[in-house]
Amino acid sequence: MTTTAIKTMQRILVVDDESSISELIATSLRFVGFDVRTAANGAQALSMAEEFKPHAMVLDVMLPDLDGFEVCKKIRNEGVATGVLFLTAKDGMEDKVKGLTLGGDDYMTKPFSLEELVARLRALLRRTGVDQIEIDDEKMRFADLELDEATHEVRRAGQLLELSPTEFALIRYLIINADRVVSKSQILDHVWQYDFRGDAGIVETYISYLRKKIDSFDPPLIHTVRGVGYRLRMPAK
Amino acid sequence: MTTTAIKTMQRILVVDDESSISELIATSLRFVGFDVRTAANGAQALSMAEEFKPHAMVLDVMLPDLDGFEVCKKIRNEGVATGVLFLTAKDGMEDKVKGLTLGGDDYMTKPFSLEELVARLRALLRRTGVDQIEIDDEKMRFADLELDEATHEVRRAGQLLELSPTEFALIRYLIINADRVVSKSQILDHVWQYDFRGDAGIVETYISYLRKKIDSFDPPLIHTVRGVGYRLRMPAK
DNA sequence: CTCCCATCTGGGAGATTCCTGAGAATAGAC
DNA sequence: GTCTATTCTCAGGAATCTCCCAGATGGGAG
Repeated sequence: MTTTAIKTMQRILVVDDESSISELIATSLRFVGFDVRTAANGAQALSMAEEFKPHAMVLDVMLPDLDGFEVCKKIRNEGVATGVLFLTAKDGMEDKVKGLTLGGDDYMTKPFSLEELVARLRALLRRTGVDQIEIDDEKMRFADLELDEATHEVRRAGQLLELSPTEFALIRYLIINADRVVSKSQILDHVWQYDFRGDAGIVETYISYLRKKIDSFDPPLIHTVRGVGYRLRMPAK
Repeated sequence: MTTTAIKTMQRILVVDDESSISELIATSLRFVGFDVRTAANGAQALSMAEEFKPHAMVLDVMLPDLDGFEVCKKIRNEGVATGVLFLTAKDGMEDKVKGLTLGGDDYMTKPFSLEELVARLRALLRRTGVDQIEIDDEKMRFADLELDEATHEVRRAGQLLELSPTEFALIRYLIINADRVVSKSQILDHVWQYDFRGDAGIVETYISYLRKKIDSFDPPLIHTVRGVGYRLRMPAK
């Protein structure tokens, strides 16, 4: 509802006809500091883009009127320089998107995890050079644990570790929240795909996997806070 | 019943169709200094929100007319910027609430303890930036006793203590009411889940646990006021 | 001082939470 | 298609926590 955005804030336009999805995305992005607008179809997206001039868009390829590619093309033709993160259902469409996202653009298949979306969007803004503020050039660190967003590599004490995608997303989330306790449901909400219907017990399993891979080293970093959640912390405290 | 709120007071709208629950919550919140209104269904909530413009809402997801999400969406569409703490029964509904913690909103499953509710609500107000007065972010202190809400750490004289969830909630309640005498029933009402049917003697047991852990240090801080309750206080008095 | 009663605390049963291995289901690579 | 990596469910067992009980302790009234 704020029409006057702080000028360092980056503007994101979210376009999806399912309002539950666009609201979910919008809320998440607002929370991590973006200035967000939403549109429910191609026509709305076009008029909105003209006045809003977004730095990036999250764009469903399936829209009731135009398709996402059309929207993207028209907006760029009108001179709005914007990166695009396409959203696509998990059907044949994928290949088509692949071909069309040659530039700095990117795409994700639904359903996705919200953490992943934020990470991709940040990477996209960085690539398209619209990103003015970012400091952390794709690397995170906690103690002797290193995580590289660009290469998806994780090292502990310099040693390269092989992590599966979910394991990577989980340790990333823990590092982002280093030192704070995060509950299993928080983890589930952020790391897993938004339509995951299973039990929070899955988190325990993945914590166990992570411990086997990254915490077989000297000082364990992943700590259980019984009845509350998990916490990444240095022991020598 | 106060229609003229002090303007620094934060306004909370509590929505639940069980009046026993909403009254319980309302009373507690008023006691800790919020300006509270209640509503018993979605329609009431909507009209109330419009004129009351709450800073935050405590919202049951199961309402007789609309569901909590609908209510939330409509209220936000009307331009009321408000954080939401959802209440949900301990059944399947939990999944539907997913994704909310990203947006700054939060949820709790019934039954909960009132202390927990207040703590969550404060954290929520802090996150959503509506909080104007709050003290130093997530730390409480009394004498050489420190309690960190974010890391769930408790220290006495700098030394880390291992507390169980209930012990943590109890010492938090004592610190909040530092220097004041609180009765065993007050403690029971605030720290234990509201459906606890047991005896107040359990409080004695937990006070004993706490003493063993945090009061084995020099000046004991937890004092018994015989016939009345307990009190956290400095001895040099 | 003695008795009464509130409080303290150790013990222990039962419940809860967490960890982990095993294996089914699924996705992805070739 | 097969093969492999990954995701997810489930269940047993271990660790921890909650709660109750009952005997010990100690304060205050008389």
